Amino acid sequence: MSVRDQILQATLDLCARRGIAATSLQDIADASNCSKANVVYHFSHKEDLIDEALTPSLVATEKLIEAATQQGLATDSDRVSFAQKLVELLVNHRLATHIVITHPYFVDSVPGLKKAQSLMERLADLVSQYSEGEYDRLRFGIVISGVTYTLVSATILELQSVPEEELREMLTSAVSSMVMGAPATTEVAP
Amino acid sequence: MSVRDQILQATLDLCARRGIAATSLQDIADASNCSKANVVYHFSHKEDLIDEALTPSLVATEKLIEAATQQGLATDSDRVSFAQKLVELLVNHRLATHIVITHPYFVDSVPGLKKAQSLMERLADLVSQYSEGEYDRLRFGIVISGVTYTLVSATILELQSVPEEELREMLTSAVSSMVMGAPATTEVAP
DNA sequence: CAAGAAACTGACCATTTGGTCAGGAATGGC
DNA sequence: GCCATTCCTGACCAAATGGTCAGTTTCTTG
Repeated sequence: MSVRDQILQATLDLCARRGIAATSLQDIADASNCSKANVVYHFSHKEDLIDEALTPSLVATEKLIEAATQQGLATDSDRVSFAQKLVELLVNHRLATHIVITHPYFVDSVPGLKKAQSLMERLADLVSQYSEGEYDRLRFGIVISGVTYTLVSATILELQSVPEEELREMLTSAVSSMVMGAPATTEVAP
Repeated sequence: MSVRDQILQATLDLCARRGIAATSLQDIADASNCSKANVVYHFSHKEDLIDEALTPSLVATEKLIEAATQQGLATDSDRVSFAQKLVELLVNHRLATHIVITHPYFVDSVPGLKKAQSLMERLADLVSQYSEGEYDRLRFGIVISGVTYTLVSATILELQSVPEEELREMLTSAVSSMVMGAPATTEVAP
């Protein structure tokens, strides 16, 4: 792995764990076995560095939206397929997604963060368009952020009690049942 | 409201929005209409300030755990009651909970953060004890962090499309169906 | 091999950070 | 009135931050 890629990886890892503000260029440099000046050489500003680190996740999210838009979410099999792709996205880009969701404070200085937020909105729109209004949109928001957090905390806290493949299956099942097959107007007796 | 309380409130608000590291004593002082030195006068260290700001939420969480431990979660009505109390806790202490969940990096310097994390674990234990192992524990984690994030982002982004009371009901319903009435959970251990 | 380009570094800089300190206003009990 | 305690402040400090720069090493290619 090139030094450049090491820097990008360290950025994702550290920023997801501690947040953007708590991660200094020096921290990133140390984790990449190079000097701070070299980090600045490759990415002239901290914001540029973070922006580039987030890019792959944004591209993948755009792809998912495009696919889901074309295919629709009308049938059960469409929905299951969507849930699988969504979990895959979250698994593959868990660190980036975590940054986007829980550390949005730098939205004004990091363009990628702004774009990521609008993509998440489009995703939510897509789902709620095929479901029953505000309640399902709410459920979607809960599940997306919840799944992401769960994935990342499992990674960060190294809770490997469940093997990755099984985790993926459990998440797919959870997302399917929570988001898609939601009993839309479940009444709860007080 | 006393200056002291204003400082505590500003701390919760700013730290939930931006994270602990991105919130400076100067920011807190500005939001509290006093000098930075005065913030340090009331709470001699930044960690002490955050610790004290988190305390009410920890007390409430302990109460919930105690009540749920005594009452159990065997019957449907127990569970609905638990879900309601849980949502109430998250609604009332949304900022503190959000800090605990998404900005855990300062766990070593802020004792309250450490305690909060162990409380969350006890909550998850409690729920999974009455349900079927890892899968339900996973669902619980997803829902807790997801609900918290949703609540806070609604507050922070000022998405007041849904009135607070209705939001509370929707959340209670969502938590009930997602955590308790999970499809995978067919049997209930007493 | 030579020469230019790319990768990399330590020394340095302005700004901001958490925190100290000496002292100035309020406040309340006598 | 007085005085002690509490509340509050501006000026200041060492450390860390993002970033610059001049110069060195390493790679590439004719």
